[in-house]
Amino acid sequence: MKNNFFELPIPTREGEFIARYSKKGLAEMDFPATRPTRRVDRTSLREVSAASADLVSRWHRTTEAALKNILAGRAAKTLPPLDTAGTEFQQAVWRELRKISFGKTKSYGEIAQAIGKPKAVRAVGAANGANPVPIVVPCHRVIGSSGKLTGYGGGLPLKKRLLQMEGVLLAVI
DNA sequence: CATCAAAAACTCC
DNA sequence: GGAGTTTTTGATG
Repeated sequence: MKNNFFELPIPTREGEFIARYSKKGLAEMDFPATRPTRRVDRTSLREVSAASADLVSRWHRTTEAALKNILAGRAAKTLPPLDTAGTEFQQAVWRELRKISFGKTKSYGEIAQAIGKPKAVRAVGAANGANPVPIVVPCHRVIGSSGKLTGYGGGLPLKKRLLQMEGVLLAVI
């Protein structure tokens, strides 16, 4: 660990997730073997001092617990502090995502409306895809306007499973 | 300028 | 009506 994020693996039933922490909190998380197109240079890449090591491991415990809870089909009790880097618009979208309570879904349109830009649905979709912390920030609970699944960075099958585990009944696909 | 994990309007059967 | 296609729309790289 030098001048990059702390990078810690989280083994789960779905595979090994990779969590990355900045000195301010959880910054990114990757699916087991998905797109390597993640960029870390958008966040402040300051060196995480060794002093914060146990802080990070504390976050990591929280993250791991949260992730496993969700994968087990249960609500995450607590989340680690997040340090998701993004534009104002993206932050707004992600903040909105986290308001979606467990087991519920929202459409892209609803989110666009919630952040005061009812017509920015398309952009909301893009912001979802740009979400650096999938699952913890429940981008999988966002679906099309008529209950249909749309896309998912981690693959549609996973999205479907996640939702079913949360007890969401999906429209026939 | 082209793209994107949308949505509504607009075709044509 | 319903299925497919086109058009609009906003942020992003």
